[in-house]
Order: sequence, then structure tokens, then C-alpha cells
Amino acid sequence: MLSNACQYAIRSILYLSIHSNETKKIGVKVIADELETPQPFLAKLLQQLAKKKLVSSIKGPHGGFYLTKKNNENSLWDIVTCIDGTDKFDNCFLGLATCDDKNPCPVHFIVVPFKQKLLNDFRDKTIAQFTKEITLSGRVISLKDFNALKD
Amino acid sequence: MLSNACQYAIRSILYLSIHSNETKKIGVKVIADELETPQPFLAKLLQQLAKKKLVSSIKGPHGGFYLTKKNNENSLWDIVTCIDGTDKFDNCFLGLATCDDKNPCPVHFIVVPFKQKLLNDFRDKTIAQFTKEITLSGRVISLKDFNALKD
DNA sequence: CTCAAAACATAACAATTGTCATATTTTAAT
DNA sequence: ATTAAAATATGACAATTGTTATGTTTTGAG
Ligand code: FES
Ligand code: FES
Repeated sequence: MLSNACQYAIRSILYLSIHSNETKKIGVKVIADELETPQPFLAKLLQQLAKKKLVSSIKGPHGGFYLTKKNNENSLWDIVTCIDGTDKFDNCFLGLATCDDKNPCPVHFIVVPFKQKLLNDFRDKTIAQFTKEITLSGRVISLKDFNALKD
Repeated sequence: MLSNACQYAIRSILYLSIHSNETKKIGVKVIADELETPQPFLAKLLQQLAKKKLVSSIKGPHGGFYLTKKNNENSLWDIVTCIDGTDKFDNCFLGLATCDDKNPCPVHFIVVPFKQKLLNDFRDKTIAQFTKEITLSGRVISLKDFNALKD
């Protein structure tokens, strides 16, 4: 459903939301290592996100990526839009030209409610809300399970 | 979520379920034309499906593809398994190594119920049940909206 | 002012997926 | 038997996506 690229992007933003702020920037190397994602690929993605103001960054020594208060008010949906675009979510599950309740394909009424709910959650909840839940409930972002939450 | 290939496959099987039987076979050309899918690609897919006994076929003049009573008892899930494999449904939505309630990623509890429901519908309903609903409710398979249901 | 650490930019490369073309085999009709 | 219509098999080609490599620019530290 989501591309690899988008999955990496979401995880890295959530990571930054937990571990960074205006005074604590984090370099690509660290992020890639923590999330176990390919480093140069992630760098490219972070640059895309930076261009759309979904993450902040400064160059130079002790520079890096970080999330401002404002960055934290974006939604997961903004990330998906930035990296993957929204086609997969708008289009018919079976690839028909239009997807609406008037001309439903055989799986339309199975698929649409789910997509709707997913969309709402992704659009309505801010990154900040997500990270709050994450830190409270001990959910996972990295592949090396709980390490990311220990510090 | 589903690949192009899988979407074509599902639609063609549903089409065959409605329009074919042991005594009425349909050629690739007709199917591809009705569903507006690339013809050679669809041929390849139908051959994959035939190998796994999800569709029946005979060669020669007046040959073609068709669904037997038994073919009609398969599920949409069987098609997905045959064409795409099940990885996309089993794996974590954010690409983490494991996906279970014990080590949930931040979106786990949003995504899993939906996937579960979708999976159930795809696994439990037979092709025959789907086509019954389709013919009763006038749903769409082809891109040229209701034409496929007019005869 | 110089240097090095970082983001930024570009482009080369690889893998997967989707598409098309060609040739072979089977089978019914004549 | 011959022929033509179909599925089948194989492989070439294109497009997308994912990955890696190389070089440029910015900027803080000494
Ligand atoms: S018409 Fe197919 S999912 Fe809506
Ligand atoms: S752990 Fe990510 S979807 Fe289940």
C-alpha cells in the first residue's frame, strides 16, 4: 500500500519527533542506523521532505535534521502526499476508472469504509499526537525493537 | 495495494464467472476488450491462473477460457495468492520486521482491523457468491461501465 | 580565514513490474 | 489430412521504483 520510500519517511519523521527539537539536530547517519534503512536513500527522502517543510534542517558542522513545533503539527497524510501521492487511496481497488457509491465495483463496499477510516486517522491526527501515543504506550519504530525508546 | 496484474486477474475471473461456463468459452481477445486491459499481458495472467487451476481452458478453434463449477468455488484470496503473493497483507504497514499485537508499530491498531476484515471477505466468500451479488446489485467490472452486464 | 562536517544536488545503476512480440502446440471444422 | 483458431511458452523491451555513488554548497569551530 505504502511504498518503501514512504514507510522510511514516516518512520524517520516519527523518530525525529521523538528525539529531536530546535536545539537537538540529528544527522542522516544516525537516523538511518537507528531505523535500519539504507542511508543514501533516506538522505534523499529527507531532502524531499525538507523541501516541502515537513522537516527542518541546517547544514554545517553539528547540523542535521529536526522537527520544529510547527513541523509536529503536520499529519502522516502530509508525508504520504509528499512521497507517494494520493492516487493509490483515491482510485478503485480493482483499477476501474471511477470509484464512487453510484458505480461500485464488486469490492467497493468492502474496501471503502476501511480506506475512509485509515484516511481520517492519517489526516486528522498530528505527528505530535502520534508520538505522544508512542511514548506512552511503548510502540515501535525501529527494526531493532525497543532500543529506540530506551533513552 | 493490489498490483495491476492482480486487479486484471480478479476482474477477468469475475467476468468469466458471469459470462462463461463449461459449454461457453471465451477467448482472451474478447475478455481483454471487454475489460479494457492490455491483451498480451492478460493472456499471460490467464495462463498463470490456468496453471493453478483457478480458470479452465481448452485450445483450438472455439476454445477459450471458462470457469467450471469447481473453479467458481475458489475465493478472491486464491487469486491474490496466485498473482501477488500474500506478503503485502502479512507485513507491517510501516515495513517493520514483525507485525503483531505484542510489538505494534504506531499505526498497527489502525491498520490491522481493516486488513483482517478485508482478508476475511476475500478468503471466505467464493467467486460464485461474489458474482451472485454482482448480478443482483448491478456492480461494475469493466471500464465501460454497465455494458458488461447488459447481455 | 581555513577547514571539516554536514545537508544538498545530480546522476548512474539495479531490481521489479508492466508491456509487447514471436514462435509453438493443440484441436475442431472442413 | 489440411487448415485455421485458439491457448501456451519464451523472451525482448519499457517504465517505475529502489539503491548507490559522486560532487557541491553551506556553515560553525578553531
Ligand atoms: S469502485 Fe472499486 S473500490 Fe470503489
Ligand atoms: S506492526 Fe506495523 S502494522 Fe502491525
